[in-house]
Amino acid sequence: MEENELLKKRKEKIEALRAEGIDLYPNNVNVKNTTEEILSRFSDADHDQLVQIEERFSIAGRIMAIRNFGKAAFISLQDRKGRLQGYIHKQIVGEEAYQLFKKLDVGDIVMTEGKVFRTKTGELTIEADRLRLLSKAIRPLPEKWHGLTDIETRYRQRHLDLIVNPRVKEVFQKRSRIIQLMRRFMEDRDFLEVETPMMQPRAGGAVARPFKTYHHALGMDLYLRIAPELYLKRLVTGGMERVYEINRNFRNEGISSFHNPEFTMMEFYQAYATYEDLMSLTESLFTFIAQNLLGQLTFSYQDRQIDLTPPWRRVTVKDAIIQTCRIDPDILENAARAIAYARSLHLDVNDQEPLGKVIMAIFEETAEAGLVQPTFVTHYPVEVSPLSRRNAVNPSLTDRFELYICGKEIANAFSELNDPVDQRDRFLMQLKDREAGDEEAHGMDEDYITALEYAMPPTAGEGIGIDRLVMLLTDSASIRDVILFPHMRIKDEGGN
RNA sequence: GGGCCCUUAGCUCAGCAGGUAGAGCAACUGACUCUUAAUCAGUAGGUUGUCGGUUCGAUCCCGACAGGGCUCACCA
Repeated sequence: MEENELLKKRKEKIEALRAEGIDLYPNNVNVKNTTEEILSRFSDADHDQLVQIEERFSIAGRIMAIRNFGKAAFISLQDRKGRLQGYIHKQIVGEEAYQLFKKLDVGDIVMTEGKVFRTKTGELTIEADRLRLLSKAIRPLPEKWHGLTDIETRYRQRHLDLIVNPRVKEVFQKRSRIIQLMRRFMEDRDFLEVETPMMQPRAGGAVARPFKTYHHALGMDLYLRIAPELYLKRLVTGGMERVYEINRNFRNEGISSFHNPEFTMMEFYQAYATYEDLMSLTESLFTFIAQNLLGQLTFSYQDRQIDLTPPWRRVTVKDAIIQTCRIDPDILENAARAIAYARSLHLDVNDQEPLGKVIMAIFEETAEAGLVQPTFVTHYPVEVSPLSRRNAVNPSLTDRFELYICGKEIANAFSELNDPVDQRDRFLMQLKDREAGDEEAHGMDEDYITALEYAMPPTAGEGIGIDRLVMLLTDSASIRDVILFPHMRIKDEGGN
């Protein structure tokens, strides 16, 4: 990176401090308090009450602002909990510390110790009788008023974004809380958290293009997983009747405001349950999270009011289309008529397209965007559900649902196909799709079928897109706002 | 990958029928003992994303490239 005047001056300043024998990066720090502790403890105390308090406090954090008056100054100190004002007075902190203070910059990390008081304007303030430099900043922070708004810099230098934009930290605190609540919910229902391979010899369990890598010692190709599904179901077969995994999936697809190449899913399996049981479980899980996170079941997402109060609407794929398009239901029962209708919507479908795929294309084009309030869409066609159990009444459909909120798919669940013979047929169907040019069709997985041949209990499983759920609950417009380090192209010329 | 748009000082932004750039904050010097976007006086800071073209002359017009945003496609 080029040396601009700003950096040059700052480095000179730092060398001067070093020359004075000041340790710019000490590590023996004993911080007793946080800004939040002090602020909440004395929120109601007035000036006279604070004068009585002899106790000294210590906080450490980053200097976010300095307001200097010659012999005294105010600093704004930011720690992980928030900000507290510090008062640095020459006579109180001492000559030596005050000389050091005059050489500090916004962005430096310091520790202050002292009593608390209230200023004339009523702000709770720590009156430093000690001040230590803990870490010296060489680069200046972005501007204090407008902050850092350049989206590219915010994602590429997330540390800066976090320092300057408090809302960003709140989003990631909420994300952590949501995942914590999920774990508690699953634990309460006796689910066991497990970890299954991220690198797999076959990328199965979903329909997507995988990332490929190579293992030198084994001399074999490996794929980053697109889903943990087949491994988790092996565990259910093994007697782990309730398992869940919260981890990353990798899909080599386009990037958008709702898609990141690596994204986080909670996937779970419950033996002796059906997809209908999972609908109730999902309602309970989401209301549990919302209640604990927001204190209520309603929230607004990008100016739309969402209400999570159960029961949520349940509608079949076909009914969702029929209600949206007001068409003759028979159109969706006949491949030729369905294809003709799809083409009238300007959808690109070929003459050999199976009915189920045509129906899904129509659904996605017409009904999906209108599913704003939480909705379970059920009865997906068997052609697009290679791992789902067939519906007992109509075997061309599956016992499957996807959860939609704000027109986006948030979860996907089904009663699992545990008949190894049918599973083999489904894989063979997928292989035909692959031969027909569908690169994302599911591959044959003999090991998985062998596992099923040992008998997997009747089971239902579900995957929940955690990034998208966090987006909803934090009102974030882009998935990049809920992923700390979203994927970006590398920039050739170093630095910013 | 396609379409549209964006890239000017550390940050946030101006600018110009084409005549090589301004402000605020940050920085630097000085003043100041209750400020909170502190204030006041002064100083300095730019290969206008990169490369090429047109032109006497390009930050501005044209092209390519790079990075980013929105969007469509693929997908969750």
